[in-house]
Amino acid sequence: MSVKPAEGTRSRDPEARKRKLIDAAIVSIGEIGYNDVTVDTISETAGISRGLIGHYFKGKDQLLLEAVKTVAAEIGASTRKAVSAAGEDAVARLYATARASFGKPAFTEAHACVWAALAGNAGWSPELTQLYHELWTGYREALARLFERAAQTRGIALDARLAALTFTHLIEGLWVGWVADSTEISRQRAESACLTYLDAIFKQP
Amino acid sequence: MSVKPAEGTRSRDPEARKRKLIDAAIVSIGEIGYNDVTVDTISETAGISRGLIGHYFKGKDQLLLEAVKTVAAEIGASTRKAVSAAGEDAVARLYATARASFGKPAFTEAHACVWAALAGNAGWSPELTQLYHELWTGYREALARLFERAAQTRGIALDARLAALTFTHLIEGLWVGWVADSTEISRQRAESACLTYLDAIFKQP
Amino acid sequence: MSVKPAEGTRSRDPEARKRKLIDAAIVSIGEIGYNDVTVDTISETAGISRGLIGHYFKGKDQLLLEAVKTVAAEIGASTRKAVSAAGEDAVARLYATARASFGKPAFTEAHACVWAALAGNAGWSPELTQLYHELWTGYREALARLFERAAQTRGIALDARLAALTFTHLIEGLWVGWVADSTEISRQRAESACLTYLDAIFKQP
Amino acid sequence: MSVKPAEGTRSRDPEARKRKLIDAAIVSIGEIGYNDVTVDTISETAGISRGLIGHYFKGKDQLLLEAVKTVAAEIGASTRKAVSAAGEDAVARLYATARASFGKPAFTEAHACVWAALAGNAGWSPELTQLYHELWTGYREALARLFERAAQTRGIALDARLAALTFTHLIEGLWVGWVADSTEISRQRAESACLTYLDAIFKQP
DNA sequence: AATGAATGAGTCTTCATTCAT
DNA sequence: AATGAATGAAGACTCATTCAT
Repeated sequence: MSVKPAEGTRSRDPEARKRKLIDAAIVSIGEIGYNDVTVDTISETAGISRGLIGHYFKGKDQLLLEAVKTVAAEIGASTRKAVSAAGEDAVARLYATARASFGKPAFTEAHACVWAALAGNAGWSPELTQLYHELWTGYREALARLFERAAQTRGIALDARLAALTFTHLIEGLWVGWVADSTEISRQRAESACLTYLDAIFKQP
Repeated sequence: MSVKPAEGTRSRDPEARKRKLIDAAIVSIGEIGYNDVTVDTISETAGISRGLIGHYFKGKDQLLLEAVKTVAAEIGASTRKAVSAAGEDAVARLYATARASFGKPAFTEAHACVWAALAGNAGWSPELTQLYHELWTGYREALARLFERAAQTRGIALDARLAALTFTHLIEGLWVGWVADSTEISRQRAESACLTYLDAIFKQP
Repeated sequence: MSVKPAEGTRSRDPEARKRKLIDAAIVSIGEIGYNDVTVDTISETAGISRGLIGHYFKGKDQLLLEAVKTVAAEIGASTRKAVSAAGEDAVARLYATARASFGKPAFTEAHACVWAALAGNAGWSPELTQLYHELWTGYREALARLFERAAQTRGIALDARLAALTFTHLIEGLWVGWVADSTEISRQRAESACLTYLDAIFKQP
Repeated sequence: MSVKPAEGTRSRDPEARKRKLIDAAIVSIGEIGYNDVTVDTISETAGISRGLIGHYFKGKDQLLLEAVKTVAAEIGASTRKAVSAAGEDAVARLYATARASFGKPAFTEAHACVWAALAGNAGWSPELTQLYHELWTGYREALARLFERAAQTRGIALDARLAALTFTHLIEGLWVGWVADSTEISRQRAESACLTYLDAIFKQP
């Protein structure tokens, strides 16, 4: 009772506490699904009492939204990092994006699950719709610029915006498919699918 | 009270009544989402009393499953029809598939919504997982054969199974994206995205 | 299990069921107070399951409102009846009103409790405020007309509307006082207080 | 941080802090009602942290009780003051009582609200019942003595205790009515009602 | 066969109180 | 002494299912 490091610590760090709840929400979404998550599940997973959720968030819905936002931010950050590491060549950057979209360890199963949950529920929730829209829109525009540059570099005729749309939803379809049925799609296969799409465009003789 | 010939609802045909409930379920899923559908919503939409659902189905879950199966069957049927009409050429068939996947009137918004609901929930429901698996697996194999034949015809080197996987999940990603945020993706754009994917593979100079 | 008359009857009469819930609400308000009543209390008192309250009423609040309305209607009815029986003389009718306001069996303790609950909560609930206003307004106007006629009959100068206001709130004050502290105020004393008020006005030598 | 002379809130005077909490409770009762007051409401209104309520009072209930007592004491004090100023004549003192019962500035709306809250809840709370009883009893006895003397002075036959009971509950009924529906009863009308009651008794020709 | 009344389990939220700092 | 984070009990509501008619 004296040397106990955590447990009962009544962490004085509100941000750490919030983060713990968000992490628990992410894990819970991955394990039992966005729609079956309960505040009890989350609080038990977090090792935090039920009532504290109301302390830090407006309610269960807001917590879940924060969880999704957090996941999206992490996906974005890890992808950007990988893209930066690929250098300046636009095609190289696109390949790096494809690899990062399914690459360990930055991109976890939990990430895919939460995204699938977002995609699968956005159609019926204004908040999720907006979030989904904002997230993809920014990403898509960045990709469109990459495709544009890549096409110019390689001297290929290309509708860059359409290519970006195709690319993003191919990624999304693979994420969703992976979450829905992991026997058919693996991290490896998904990456291959994405890469062959780029191959089809850029590896023309 | 006894000679009433046809009150419309008082259908004596159990199958017609089941179908009415299934249709109501499909509509309800499209309108308020798979997870927010209630038996009351469905029975009101169908104009059938709440309690009757228990007579025809084991419960709400089974009704929803039937609804998803029905939608999948309709999608499959309309797609097959379009493909048959495209003649024998494998490439033509693939293009027909792409067009049918987003083509009116066979492919309705309700269809996309239900599929998005299936994809977005399959990860956390054994029944949906299995259904999802069966549906895609058969479809994917047929597409793989088409890609195989198409590659041979055109003299292209191609991992047919990977192409089929890519193709199906591009379609799925576009469906899901369309349902999640219809401001960005339209029927037209989705179709274009799909077609340009095929273009990238087959329209090489 | 076969001759049981009620209990498990699953009464097919919705109105009777609603009334049973309203009665239970009235009793519960009397016993544990308007603000401490729970849906469990009411449903247990009524011998009806918790969930049925949502079936018949929009929620707990509406049920309580209905209970208050019912009590008000009963008070009004029994008072009107007593007044009618007093004949045509306005003064006699006023005395009858005073007596009816505290007279058994029409006017029960539960009635007083519910009214006290209404009066004590109306200030902070729009719904109760409006109900309270409507109830007293009609009653006060009728009394004002009586005071008017009585003053004319007896040749007394009187602000009839002020007298009606005084009279109604004297009654209310006595009800509230009786509910709040029954050791000091009895049905008998309350009636006497009301009657001496009328005496002071009309029994002038 | 140490020499800060008077930050306003950082009052080192426990009594001042208790008083601040009590005042906040009074205000809160007036604004949102006795039963809807929360410790958060009070502490925010007082500008004092939530947890401190437990330091100064046994709990929320005791704080509310103190608030009611404080209000009662203030009402008593201001009334006694007004009565004293009315001289020795018993009738004059009664009229002064009536006026003081609705007179600015001593008698505020918050006072009426708290009293209405007391009256409307006393029936279901032993603590409030007792407080209510003690408060009215002493007051009623003083009034009874006044009525007694007034009757003797004016040579009127009068049940002084009954008159006092009538008087007190007329006042209470007007308070409660004012709080419950201020559109019908104003300070002015309430006072008039009280005064005409005294008129009816004492202004006999 | 068909209805909708009835049930009760499950969930979110509110809130008074406690307690580590 | 003072704070506000943390807890958990309690209550209202929703809803799938059951069942008497």
